[in-house]
Amino acid sequence: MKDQDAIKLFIGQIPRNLEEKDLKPLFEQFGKIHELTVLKDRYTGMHKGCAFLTYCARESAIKAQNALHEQKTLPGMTRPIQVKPADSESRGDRKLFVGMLNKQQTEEDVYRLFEPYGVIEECTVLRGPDGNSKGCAFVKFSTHAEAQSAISALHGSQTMPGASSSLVVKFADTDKERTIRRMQQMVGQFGIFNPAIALPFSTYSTYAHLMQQQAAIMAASHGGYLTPSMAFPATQLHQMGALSINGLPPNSMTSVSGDSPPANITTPSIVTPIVNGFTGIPHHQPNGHPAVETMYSNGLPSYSTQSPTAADTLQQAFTGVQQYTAIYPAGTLTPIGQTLPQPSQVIQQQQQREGPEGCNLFIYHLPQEFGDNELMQMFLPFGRFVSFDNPASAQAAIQAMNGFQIGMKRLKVQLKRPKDASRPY
DNA sequence: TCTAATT
Repeated sequence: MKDQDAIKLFIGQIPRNLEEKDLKPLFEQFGKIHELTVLKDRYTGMHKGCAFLTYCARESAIKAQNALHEQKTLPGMTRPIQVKPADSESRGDRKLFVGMLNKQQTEEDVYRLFEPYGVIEECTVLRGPDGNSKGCAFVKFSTHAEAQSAISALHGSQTMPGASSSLVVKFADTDKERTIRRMQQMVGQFGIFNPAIALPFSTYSTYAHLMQQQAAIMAASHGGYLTPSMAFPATQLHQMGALSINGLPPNSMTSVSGDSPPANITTPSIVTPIVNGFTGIPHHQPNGHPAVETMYSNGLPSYSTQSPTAADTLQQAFTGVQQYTAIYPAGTLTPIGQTLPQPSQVIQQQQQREGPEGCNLFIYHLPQEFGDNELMQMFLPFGRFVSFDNPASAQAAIQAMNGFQIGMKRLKVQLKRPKDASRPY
């Protein structure tokens, strides 16, 4: 049916409205397709904007890559289509991250720098939306050994004019590391979070949980800062993890989203323990109990290996929050209804649109797709919608939500100006 | 200073 040495291709930059049947004609011109699969989110079924493609003939894959990779931009996309061997086809780590470049250095400059150490398959300077270099690049060699030799020769070897320290050459982050990086960014936005979000909930209720926890934290801390001493000990994390996984199979993801979280998960925690568990950094409790990382890997013998681990689910949850905030259009969030307040509360909120002075917020830079429901989801934990019944709640909401990043934007949350205040324009 | 996505 297919060649023994067939190449599985990764297809990127596909508009999210195109399914297999829509993509088939584009790829069929290079040969008979063995398999074409659009990647979907495990839980939400959401199109991930990429696909895997295997031709029956190895030659077809090569032809398709040569003809299409970066050669054509599909409607609605801002970057050209990607057609290249999937990660699963590649042998080992051979992609380098290059940091501390001069912002004037181009792909060609970087290529020349690395050329002596092997065959370069890919060389990209990272650029911001404005096209300016971020002072770093990715360089992919054909083998791990070549990449390693470039590290040995170039890392720290020189300081580029204008760079603040010597050249950095190292293997690029793995996917796991990238996920952790993103998680840490989110932690920066939330300040704090609770491992209970590792529950295999839908992304919507995960989001709501994050918000509820934030509210609990605000209440618990009276607006002050939490210290690391408030984090859970690893043993307690272990209990929580076990409870989460055993109590809530992945396919029940929306069944509990309308409930209040169990009391013990509203206790604040910081992210560090779970991140360590994630990366497999060993921790051992003096009492000999298994530490955090164990619960993800082998602490739960009854948990099927085909089901996601807590670590996977956590990763999923973060991805989901980002996807949710980035692209979900208003009106498509069916499960969100389960976490919305009861109708009577909504009416109450509608009746009391504005609170006393000092209790009303004005929110700038809200994404287009954020309707009242989404807005309410975000601010409900802090009080009655955007108007609060006390200034402390309003301040708490500002503290927590000002600067919160949604997609490309950051919210600006301020006290609404009193009606009679003088306007600058 | 770690891309945009990798079953």
